[in-house]
Amino acid sequence: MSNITAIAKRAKVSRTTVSRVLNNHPYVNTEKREAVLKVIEELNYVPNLNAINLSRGRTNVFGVIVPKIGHPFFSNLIEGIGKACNKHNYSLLVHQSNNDPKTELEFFNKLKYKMIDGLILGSSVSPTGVIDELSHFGKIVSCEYSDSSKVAKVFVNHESGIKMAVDHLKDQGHQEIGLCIGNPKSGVGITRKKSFFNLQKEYRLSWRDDWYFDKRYTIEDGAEVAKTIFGQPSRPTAMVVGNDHVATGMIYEAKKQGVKIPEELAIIGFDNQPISEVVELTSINQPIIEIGETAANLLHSIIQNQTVPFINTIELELIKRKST
Amino acid sequence: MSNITAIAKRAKVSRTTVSRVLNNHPYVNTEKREAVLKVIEELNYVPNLNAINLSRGRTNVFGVIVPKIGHPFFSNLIEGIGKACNKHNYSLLVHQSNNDPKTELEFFNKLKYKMIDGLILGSSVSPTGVIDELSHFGKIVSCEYSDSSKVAKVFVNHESGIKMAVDHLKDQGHQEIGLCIGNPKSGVGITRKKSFFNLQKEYRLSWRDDWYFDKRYTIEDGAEVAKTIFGQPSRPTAMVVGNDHVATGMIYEAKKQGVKIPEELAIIGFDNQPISEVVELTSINQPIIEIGETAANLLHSIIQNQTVPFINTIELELIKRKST
DNA sequence: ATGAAAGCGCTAACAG
DNA sequence: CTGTTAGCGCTTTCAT
Repeated sequence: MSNITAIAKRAKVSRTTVSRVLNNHPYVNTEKREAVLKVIEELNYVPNLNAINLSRGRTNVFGVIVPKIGHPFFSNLIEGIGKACNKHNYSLLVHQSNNDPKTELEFFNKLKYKMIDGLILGSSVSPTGVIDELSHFGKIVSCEYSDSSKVAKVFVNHESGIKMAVDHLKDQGHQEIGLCIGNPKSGVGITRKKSFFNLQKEYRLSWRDDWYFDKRYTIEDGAEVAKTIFGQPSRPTAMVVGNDHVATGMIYEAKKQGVKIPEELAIIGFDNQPISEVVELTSINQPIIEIGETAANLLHSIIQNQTVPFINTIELELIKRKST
Repeated sequence: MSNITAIAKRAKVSRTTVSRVLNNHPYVNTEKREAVLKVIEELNYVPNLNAINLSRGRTNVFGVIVPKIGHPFFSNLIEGIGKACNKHNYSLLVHQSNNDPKTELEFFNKLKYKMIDGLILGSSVSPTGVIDELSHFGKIVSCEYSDSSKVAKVFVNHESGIKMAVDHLKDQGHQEIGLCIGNPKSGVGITRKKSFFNLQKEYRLSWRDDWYFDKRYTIEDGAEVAKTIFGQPSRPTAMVVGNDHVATGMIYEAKKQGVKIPEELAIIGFDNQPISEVVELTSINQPIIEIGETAANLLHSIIQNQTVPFINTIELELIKRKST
């Protein structure tokens, strides 16, 4: 395990010079540079990043925290972040929290303890106070809405997503539109719910309380929702569904029962997952990879002290298929 | 930015003692311990992991390299790895290579340069020689077959997967079975192809060259394959398809053309992706998360110098649905 | 139980 | 262009 000192001795130069060669500094005599390079070769020298990091006071590593890596949203987000990290020569430390605050705090320490230069919140369950305090230790970018004024943000405009969906259905003549979402207490859930009901009032759409469903996440959940709807005396003519899998389940149940889509029930999903293509589901696409890339680029810029927009929204797009 | 020296001074003890308190060593007088803890509190002390890593000569970080994080296989693999890392108090550095050898080498340096204590190869395109040489710098676990004898391995038995599929179809009375795979030159592709044709001979099944397809990856590819098959004068009664998406495309094309599944064509896919549930596709499930967990646990054990099996295979399972 | 001292391996301000 | 010197912050013998 040769180090810079051994190189210096053998090449008969100072450690500084070796360091300069290593870091491609200018102002090094060609002869010395070559002598150093030769010794480096001979001794199979490899640098020690921990020493470099300690000395420089930074690591060129970003961290990202998500509830679950295997979730399509988050894996695509991380893919985007990773792409941007590669571009900027940063490494990426990934942590999954399972939405457990304790596990989150542990990871936050990586920022405090200087193991990462910046942090991206894929999704966090920690209170604003915790995030605010953490921001003293390094730059933070959030990929979801956050009350903290200390973190930069990149997220999709969920309000506009709902509007896009409702407008599309309204344009097709629907007046009786139901809503089905996932976790009603998450940031996204709250926003979607609020936006939906605001629009519903604004457009003076019909409404019945049994047109609303939440905590639905899976294909099976969707099938069950559809069953419930079809069993009701008065059903909506269209449904806005916060998740393509749930929407898919609904389509399948409809087919099973011979209910025609979209004639008897129009369905619009969210996220434009691969599955939506298969079942020809109209869906609101979030360019997730782009969000990740933007987040990492933003973090990088902030760390370089560049002036950049602190809050960034990414626009959604409607992918029209046969379910509407 | 207070450090251990400041703590020591203020608490009127040596830096050693502070270090002992920090690391929960025994043999520290209770009074001194409390004095130190008090000062730590007062000064808002936070440890510096780079210094610790440098001093200890390790980082408690594992690295994993994959071609693309967003790919369902790899995101689930990483989820499993992350789960095990959390358990062992390791962090996880994730790198995506896009199957580019140069990018891979860059990441491999993280092991050489002591930034990570061990490396998991989700998938690698580097030649055996490179991996062998890299193994001098740290422990490596591969999640795919590898010629290198220096790396521990955890992977699914693709041979048994094909056997499972063919046996299932044979049990259902099929004698005319076609094959459709992805990249025929990848490790998985080679193995699947070989296993299939071995079995086909062993079981004396019928065969026609136009029952074979490769380089098919998407739903559209599947639809096209189905079209080709249905246009043939003599078609197989069953197809083994290396990918659920492709199989799904086939099912859709069949439905479109009114070809009955499984009566006129039985189809069996691989990976048991969410989509297979929707289209009721029989599929061979790989417990991917488990592979990831096993890989990380293995790496951890190896680093602890525990004696563990060097090559581990994970068993597949057949998920029977209506397409067979 | 405690502390002095010697690292870990590299960077960077400064002087020349 | 080059070297001296002083860190970066923590761990770990070793002696007491």
